[in-house]
Amino acid sequence: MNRPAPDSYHHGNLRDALVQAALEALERDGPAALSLRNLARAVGVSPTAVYRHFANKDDLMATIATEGFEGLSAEMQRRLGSEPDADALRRLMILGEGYSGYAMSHPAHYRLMFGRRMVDKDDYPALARAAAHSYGMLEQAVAGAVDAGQLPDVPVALLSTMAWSLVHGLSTLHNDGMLTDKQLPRGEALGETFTRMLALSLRHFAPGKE
Amino acid sequence: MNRPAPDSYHHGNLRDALVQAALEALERDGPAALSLRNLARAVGVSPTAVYRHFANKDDLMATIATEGFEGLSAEMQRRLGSEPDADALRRLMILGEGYSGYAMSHPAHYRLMFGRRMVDKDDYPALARAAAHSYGMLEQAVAGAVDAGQLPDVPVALLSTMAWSLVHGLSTLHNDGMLTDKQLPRGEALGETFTRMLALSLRHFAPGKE
DNA sequence: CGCTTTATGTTGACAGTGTAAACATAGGAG
DNA sequence: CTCCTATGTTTACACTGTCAACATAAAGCG
Repeated sequence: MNRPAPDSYHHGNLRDALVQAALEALERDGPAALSLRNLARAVGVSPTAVYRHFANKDDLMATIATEGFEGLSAEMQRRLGSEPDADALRRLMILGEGYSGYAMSHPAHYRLMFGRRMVDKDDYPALARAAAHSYGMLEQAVAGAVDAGQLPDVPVALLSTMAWSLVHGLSTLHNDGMLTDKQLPRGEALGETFTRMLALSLRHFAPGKE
Repeated sequence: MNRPAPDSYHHGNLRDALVQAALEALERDGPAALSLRNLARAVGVSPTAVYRHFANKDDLMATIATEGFEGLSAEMQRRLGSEPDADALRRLMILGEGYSGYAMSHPAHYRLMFGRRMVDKDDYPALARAAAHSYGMLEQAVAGAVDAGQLPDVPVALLSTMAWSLVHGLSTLHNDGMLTDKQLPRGEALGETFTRMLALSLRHFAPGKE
């Protein structure tokens, strides 16, 4: 499969070609280049051919977003694999670094993953699954650290949400140019710094009655 | 000033009317209703009249975004004023609650404030100022808590960024529907919970060499 | 007062967008 | 070989942001 199919009436695998063209256009020319007509032109097909493979533009964008979450999960998994002897807390830090590293390396894609059109994810179960999987990796690492006694015994969902909010907020603020140099101590290694802050602070966290 | 000017050729104060119409349309019909033509129609003026008061659509959006940051700062200030005897750490928590409370009460507006078009804020100094002011309130509260010995003596810019990332990430994740009920323990009071977590954890934070 | 300049709105147009309806083509099933 | 069905195309529509040229009213100035 995946033949180029040079000039035939039927493209062969338009769907994949469109997705890949979209990803390339996103990296190269930014989100403004993500118009159906532009993508169709890039693939060499008429504008409305897209509708044979996607219900509408949102559907295509959801596919792109899904691929983004899968890439995010893959990047985190990759980093975990490169340090197999890490203990539970270290694994959480690795995930935080991987998360923010991916998000900051693909700002346009990451923005799209949380775009306005994706809010109602009920329409795109694959997207919801991919997003849940990424979050699940964080949650699992948090749970592992709790089990290992490296994090306080607090509801895992709450701890995970805190961790997620931290890396997500940091990534988006960075991508939006809201952070000055003073707030970005070591450039690329910012994620590491922040994750360490999170881990260290969480380690001493105690759920006060008051 | 500010006369209605019912049917005269000149509107009177089109600029303010457009901004207010945009804010109402945003609350009522969501961001899709924010087209120049739609706003012009709502105000009862021809589409291109907008260009006598705004360079282009981004310019108008930047004004809306600026107003958003001003509202955000005002809300935080309001809550601070309602509890004048709060100590430094409590003040930080109040700000966190106010921030996330405002962001979650105005999801479309808050999204616009960090929208794609606003990334290059150099073109909109008023927007940059308003955003910096909101962040400044957080930073000042963090600095106060550090001075009072309620937070560890760590670079204020870093602590503030952590606090900002937390409330920003939490707000956007919530607004994007990424948080389930398990992660939203007390609905509206979520900001409080989270801010307490931040404060408690920060209180025990220690910057490790390691 | 009358005239002119300037600020403000309007008309008309253009390129670009997402999308629907009707039609065309080709590859596979019977 | 024939028909069906998946896949693309053509045409069209409503909508968008924006520009150039024109119209109007208000303000400034003699």
